[in-house]
Amino acid sequence: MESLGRQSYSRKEKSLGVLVSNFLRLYNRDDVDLIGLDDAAGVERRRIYDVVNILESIGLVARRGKNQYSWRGFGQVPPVLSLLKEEGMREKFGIIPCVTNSEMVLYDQVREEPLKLSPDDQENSPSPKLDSKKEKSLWVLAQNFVKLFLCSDDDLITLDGATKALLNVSQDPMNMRTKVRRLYDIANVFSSMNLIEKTHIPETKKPAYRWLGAKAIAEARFLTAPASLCDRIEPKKRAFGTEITNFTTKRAKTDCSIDRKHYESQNTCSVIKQEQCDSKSAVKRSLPPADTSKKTNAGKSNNQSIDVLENLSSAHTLQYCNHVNWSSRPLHRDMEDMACRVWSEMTSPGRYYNYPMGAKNADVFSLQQRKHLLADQQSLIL
DNA sequence: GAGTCCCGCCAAGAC
DNA sequence: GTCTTGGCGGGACTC
Repeated sequence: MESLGRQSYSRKEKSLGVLVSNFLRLYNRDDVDLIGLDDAAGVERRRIYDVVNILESIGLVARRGKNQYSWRGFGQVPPVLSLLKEEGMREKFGIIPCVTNSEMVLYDQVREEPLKLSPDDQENSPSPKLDSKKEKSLWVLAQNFVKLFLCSDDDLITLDGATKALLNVSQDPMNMRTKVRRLYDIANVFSSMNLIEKTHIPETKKPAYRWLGAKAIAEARFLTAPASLCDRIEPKKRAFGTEITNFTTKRAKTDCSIDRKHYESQNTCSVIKQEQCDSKSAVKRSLPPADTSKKTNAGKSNNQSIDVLENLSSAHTLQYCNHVNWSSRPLHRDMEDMACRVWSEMTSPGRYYNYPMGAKNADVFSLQQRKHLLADQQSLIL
């Protein structure tokens, strides 16, 4: 029996990636609320802890108590990514946004303890040993890994690079090795969710990962009865608009070209280029006033916005510049940024520091300009 | 041989 | 004391 088992055994069958796929197949449904780890543990239980920790880091599940997690769904991922990006930018560039109570509530919903302890908090912490453990946790490491993608202009990130970025250079090689192992775990989970994809650095052929983000979320939500799921798990968004009665995901997907044309006719503030257009001609993005009454409507279609963004992003490439610098990035990255910002603004009006990509200092933007840009972004999503 | 990552030990915390 | 959780690193497996 043992030799037979050994013959048919394959490591890949027990990989974290396969486990996550099974996990999502089992729970990515609109009728799932509670997840019992005992039920989920079709494989070795230790691995379940790895999976839920990583999924929890992006808000897909939330711990309710011993052996119990709640399924939050892919609808909760964009706002969590928004918060992670915000925190990552703050750490990277020293931008200090004002975090509202509602956002802290969101943090608390995602995790019962805060994302990361500030130095002051650490000083006052009752248990330095516990803090040290938290800092090393897969959950924190996964969040920091995501931040690297969200806050980097590089399209590809190697695990080596990520390890160095997430660790002090002074740390010993053994520690590095351990951390790389964990990053492999995290990368495998995110890969199996299509949140990232594995590829290679063209020049060096070294393995690297590319962030897919909104695309994976849109697909995951679209494939799993998004309307009812979103209604249940995103009550906050409802507060900013009335009931959606004339907007479906299907319509959003098929009508995106119409939406785009409508947008282009209504707004001169951003221009979307079609692929067949001359890709070398950059389009300058300016900031005229837009119809701010659309802000309320943006709240209505928030649930569908990701799908719309995905369609737009897969169909178009955007080149633009702002008054700070010129840049060129895949459109889906811009769309993702916009979705995150709009979501933030809708949940906490006025608090988000909207500024063009590439601007490293929020001060270059006046409040009025930010309002215009926000209206611009919301119009584009609509 | 380097890269990848499964496996399970065992410490810490929860109950 | 038992159970749950999860950091950690050995070493098997893959390329």
